[in-house]
Amino acid sequence: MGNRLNGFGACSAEVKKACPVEMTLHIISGKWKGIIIDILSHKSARFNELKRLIPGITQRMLTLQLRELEADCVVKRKVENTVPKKVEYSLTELGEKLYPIISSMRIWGNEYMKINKC
Amino acid sequence: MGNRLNGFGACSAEVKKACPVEMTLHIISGKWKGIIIDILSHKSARFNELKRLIPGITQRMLTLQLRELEADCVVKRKVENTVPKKVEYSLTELGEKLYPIISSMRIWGNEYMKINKC
DNA sequence: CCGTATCCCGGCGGATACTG
DNA sequence: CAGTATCCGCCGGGATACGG
Repeated sequence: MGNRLNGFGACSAEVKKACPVEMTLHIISGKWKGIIIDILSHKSARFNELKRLIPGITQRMLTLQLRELEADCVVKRKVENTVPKKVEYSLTELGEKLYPIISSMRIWGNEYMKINKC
Repeated sequence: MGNRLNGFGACSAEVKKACPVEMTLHIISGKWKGIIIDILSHKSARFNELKRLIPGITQRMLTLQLRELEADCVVKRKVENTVPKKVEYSLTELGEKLYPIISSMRIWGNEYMKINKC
């Protein structure tokens, strides 16, 4: 999971990403991050719940992507120490503010797919 | 540059990107695409002009990213066959509609950088 | 001026097996 | 249930040199 102490708070984004656009892109462009944020923007969810809702993702990748989103202050993780334990994932306040972006990307993507030819 | 005839028009995005969000993310998340779109949304520009405006990019990468954006119907390329030749890059109509997204990503990125700690 | 052609490397992400 | 641990292949992207 790389170095969590890199001069940019506890977050994974490197210092050299000085451009806010690049920064945002970097944070949301993991392979499964879009759909994870999308799901969590509707409701918080547990690990296996996310796994069920995201067809094709492996446990490993789900963990990795969630850890990165967590390090980037987009997702928060709440552990309930029961047996078996429950882990609840949800968006942070900052993460929720990503929704308009995801939303406009959906709109653009739909239009793109409709046109489909240049 | 890969297969341009992949069942999705002449565009580079694969068929399996059925999700419009993933699609959009895929189209704009090349390393230099954000800044290229950003620049071209203000004014069209020639190849070397872009190269000057984007510190650190190589000719090879500039070409590659422009070609992909072109294949994805975001950028258009106009060749003037003078000697030496001039090539003018600009956004397509579809490409211009990306601007609000880039713009909101900049806003979010700025806020992210301001907070910086979770 | 506007590109290709090569070569090469790191790291993202897949498959699979194991654990508190 | 919610994760780690390994191993490994692919490809995005850098450096450099050459071409119309």
